[in-house]
Amino acid sequence: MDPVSTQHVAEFRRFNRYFTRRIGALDDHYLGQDRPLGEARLLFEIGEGVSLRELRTRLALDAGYLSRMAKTLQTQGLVRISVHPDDSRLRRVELTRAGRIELKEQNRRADALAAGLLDGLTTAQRDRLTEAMGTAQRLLRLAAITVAPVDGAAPDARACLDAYAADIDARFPEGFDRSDLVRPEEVSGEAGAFFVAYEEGRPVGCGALRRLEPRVGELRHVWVHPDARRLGLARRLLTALETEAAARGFAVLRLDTHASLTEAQAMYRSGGYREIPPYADHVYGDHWFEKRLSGPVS
Amino acid sequence: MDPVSTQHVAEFRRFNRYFTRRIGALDDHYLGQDRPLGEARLLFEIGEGVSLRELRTRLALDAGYLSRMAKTLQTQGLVRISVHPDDSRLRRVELTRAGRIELKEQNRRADALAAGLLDGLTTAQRDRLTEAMGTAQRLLRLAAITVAPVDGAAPDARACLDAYAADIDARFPEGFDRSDLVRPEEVSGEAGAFFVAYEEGRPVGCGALRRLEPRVGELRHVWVHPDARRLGLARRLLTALETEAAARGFAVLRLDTHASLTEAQAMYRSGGYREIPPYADHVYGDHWFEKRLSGPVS
DNA sequence: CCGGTTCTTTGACTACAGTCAAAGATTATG
DNA sequence: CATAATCTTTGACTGTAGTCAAAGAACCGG
Repeated sequence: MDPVSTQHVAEFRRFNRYFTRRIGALDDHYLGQDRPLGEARLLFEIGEGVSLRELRTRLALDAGYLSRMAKTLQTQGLVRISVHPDDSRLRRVELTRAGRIELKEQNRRADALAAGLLDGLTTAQRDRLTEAMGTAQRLLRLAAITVAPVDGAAPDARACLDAYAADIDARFPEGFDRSDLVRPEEVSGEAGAFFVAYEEGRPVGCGALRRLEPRVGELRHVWVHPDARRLGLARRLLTALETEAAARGFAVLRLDTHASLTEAQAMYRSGGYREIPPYADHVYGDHWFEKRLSGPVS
Repeated sequence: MDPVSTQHVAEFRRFNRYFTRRIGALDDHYLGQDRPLGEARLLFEIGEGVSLRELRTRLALDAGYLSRMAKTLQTQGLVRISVHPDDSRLRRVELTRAGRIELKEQNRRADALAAGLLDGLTTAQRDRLTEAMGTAQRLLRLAAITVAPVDGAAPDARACLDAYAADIDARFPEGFDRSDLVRPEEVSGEAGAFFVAYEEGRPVGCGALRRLEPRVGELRHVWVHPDARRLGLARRLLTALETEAAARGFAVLRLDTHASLTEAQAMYRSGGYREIPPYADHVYGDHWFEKRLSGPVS
């Protein structure tokens, strides 16, 4: 990766300062005007019932601290705390009717605040602002995502493949049979590799590389979680897989894809892959691609 | 102004949440790792010597709170506090050598943090992010600026005209004579109007409207502070002036401008003004424009 | 069913952020 | 030149955020 230029850093920090101090601070102040900010945030995060444990990990809070805040909300009649049905060690916390009303009021105020800020702009300017914010957020999310090799049998790898299979199954008219998935040993150790993309600790994408013939590798199951699409993550996964393939001495990479996945095909084409005749008879592929690698990078 | 659509509000809040929690929080945590966040911020704001009073108003801090923080920084040897030369009630605070070193280190760390965040992106993506952030910041600043009518003799109005005169004087080869400025009574009450644009309480632009003939008004001294340019503020001022003119029953607006101000001319043209022969012999104008208003808005 | 682990609660803290009011020093103003 | 206004300092607070450790209850694996 290229070193980050000082211009980019300066611009980033300028925006960061401006936004955090001016808008973010305002927001926090607004949110926390009736009750402590921590409690207000908690109210936000309790959707329709979560365990304290999940809140604790999601918000990275101290167990004692969280316990007390939850109790405060309970005595205020905003949440109901009960023993979790599946595991009596856990506590399940959910909004009461009063809590839902309170949350709605909080949202209304936050909306009004946002609307007040946007009020001075014309519709065209609001459109531009929305687009710029969307672009910035997508790129910031992408920047925060890491791609790491994991063992093909690792839980994260299996979780991704499960999600992939379910996704494809729902999308293809003919459905998807899990027997077509790579087996762990095909993508572990000498045989191949498996990459998982993580956003804030959660797997949001994957890609597999396996040996097809000597010096010929195959890419499989390049997949991105629906929440993480349109960020440019697939391309990042592709780059990681190609770098790995080059390091392993593969001269050629092949892959197959399905006619219905038009974005995927466009990505492969723009990534230097060209369509070739079928090289194998996977059940679900109907387009085949190949790319010649330029050799391992020293 | 149009009502703000729920899409715009939702998108704004989504970005706000993401950015404040993810990036802003990180930044604060980083900045405040050695000393309290308040003190770290203070160190940032003390450039080359300011008065406590200025810090107090700029950061909106309690006087006692600020006094104590400053003293803490002083005992740590980071700042020097002395009686202000002009006014012995005031305290002048400035960085010591150690303070400057500390600040530099703080900046280095913040830069490293930003660079770390941008590291996962390609140069093209960083460019796009920078541009999106710049656009968003400009629009947010514009949204936060208010335009208000003030008396032509008000201090803010005079301050703007002074800045305008100095600006023009530096830009025109022939200089600028202050006698060409409108007199307060020409733009007050029945005679005319004067608008000032405020960003966070500070005047950053102005524009004057005065009566030239019955039903014919003239726009003068439409000016934007250099720090607030390229935000679209001039257009906002123009709109405010035109609305005011229409309300006062003017059917035609005229103005003159200088050949060297090409952006200004482009703005007037795109705003519906067309070039006309000289209607008066102001010393400094050499292009004349006119716009026919559509009448007062009910 | 025993030992280790997980989850929550409680007690006991610490530090930071921020407010309010009184008082002293200095400057501006009628 | 007396009085009001301004600025800073100090004392005395409050509330929020957050940490750490101990202990009890429930679960899990062998």
